[in-house]
Amino acid sequence: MSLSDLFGGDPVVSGQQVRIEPTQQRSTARLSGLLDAAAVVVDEVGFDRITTAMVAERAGASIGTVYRYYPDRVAVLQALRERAVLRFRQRVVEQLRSSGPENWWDAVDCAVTAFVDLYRSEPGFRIVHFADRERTPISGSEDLESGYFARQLAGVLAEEFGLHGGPELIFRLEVTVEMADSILSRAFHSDPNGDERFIAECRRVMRDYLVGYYGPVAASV
Amino acid sequence: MSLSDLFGGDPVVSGQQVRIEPTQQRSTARLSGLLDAAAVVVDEVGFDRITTAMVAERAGASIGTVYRYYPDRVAVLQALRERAVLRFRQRVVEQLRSSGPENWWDAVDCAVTAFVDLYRSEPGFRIVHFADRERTPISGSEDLESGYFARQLAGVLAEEFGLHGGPELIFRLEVTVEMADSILSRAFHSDPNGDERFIAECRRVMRDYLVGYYGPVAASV
DNA sequence: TGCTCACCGAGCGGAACTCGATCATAGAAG
DNA sequence: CTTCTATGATCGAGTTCCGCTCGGTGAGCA
Repeated sequence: MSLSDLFGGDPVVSGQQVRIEPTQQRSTARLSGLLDAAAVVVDEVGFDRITTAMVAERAGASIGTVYRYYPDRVAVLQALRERAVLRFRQRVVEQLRSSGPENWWDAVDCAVTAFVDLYRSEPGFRIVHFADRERTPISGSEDLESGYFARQLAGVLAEEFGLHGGPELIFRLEVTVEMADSILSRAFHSDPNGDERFIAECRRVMRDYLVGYYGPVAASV
Repeated sequence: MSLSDLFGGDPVVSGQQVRIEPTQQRSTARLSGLLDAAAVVVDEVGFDRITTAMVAERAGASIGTVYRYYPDRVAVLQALRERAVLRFRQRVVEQLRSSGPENWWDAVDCAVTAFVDLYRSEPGFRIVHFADRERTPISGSEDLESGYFARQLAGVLAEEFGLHGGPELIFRLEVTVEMADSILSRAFHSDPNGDERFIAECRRVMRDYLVGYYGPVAASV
């Protein structure tokens, strides 16, 4: 099981999201263009105020085009979120590859770095929190929930760094993900560049929490 | 500075929220009735699907009455959230009074208990997370942010249990609040009664985090 | 030269929100 | 204790705006 298998993956999610899978080239550009526009608009006016007309206009498309690809307004937001989550996972893989972690903490740290980087650079990235809390009965695919990422990460930590896997590890990673998500969000709440104090504290909290269960970082290589 | 001064307080928040402060008796009943209705409807259909017409009908009021008090749809949700936060603070005070904490951890634990209890019993309480993440430019009052509660709690812990106060304590409590909020929300994500495993882990995380800075619980009495 | 995919945007239905008419209440006046 | 009345409170039809549809038009592929 390689890293790319774990995190990269294909956009499995699109199954329920997009009405019509684009066949021609220009349409795929439209599709991403719509999401780009949505990302910018979300940053400007927020979740509640965003309208499909705004997205269409910003993307240089007509309102009908939006609905050709997405069944409704929230589907656009969900697709944007899916793309953000996907990019996050891809970024984690890049980060792992480029930094070459020597122990499990380095690997976890890569995820934090990826998250912070994307929060800073990717428009609309804060959407990753949207609909987290919302009750989503038919949420289509399940690889958007924090549990999915926790499971994937558990696989890496167990196989690559010898952490004892199983449901315990998954559970603790899910707790870790929730903590990190909230503290990092807080870091960006008022500071668009991310309050370093919260970011640093987030790393510390995660590390201490996991060390409590899996021992010092050095010993687990 | 008494506990009730710290947490009880008056609904300072209403200043920007309500269009017209009710003067007659029946109107205050209407106001809370509207929020009661909104709470139930939120639990039933979620944030996105809730309509002002639903709230009005459930409250036995006309649509015009809703807009007499609230400028728009989201204002109703915000007001509901304000009330939930207020009730949480009041519940914390009750909890502190009835349980008589002997050390700082007992006091913190009271807050967790209050939160969990309300999540279980109070309709629409999960709204406390709504608009947390949302950019709220003119969010009216600031005693809804986690920082406010952290400051209040810091006051109690410093004065009552001798913890060293100041910005450090406030910062750590804010981190603690964010962590607890996210983990507890996760506990109620799929289990309406709250997954005890996450709740217990939340307590452990908070305790370990604070103990790391302020020493063992017993020693700090 | 068709044939299908992609796109457009006027139009429809419904939800958010307004506003003048109507009812209820508090408190003054007798 | 009863009017009386000013004003708060309520109502709900109507207006505006937004989510979404659908038939018609243009662009790419064979």
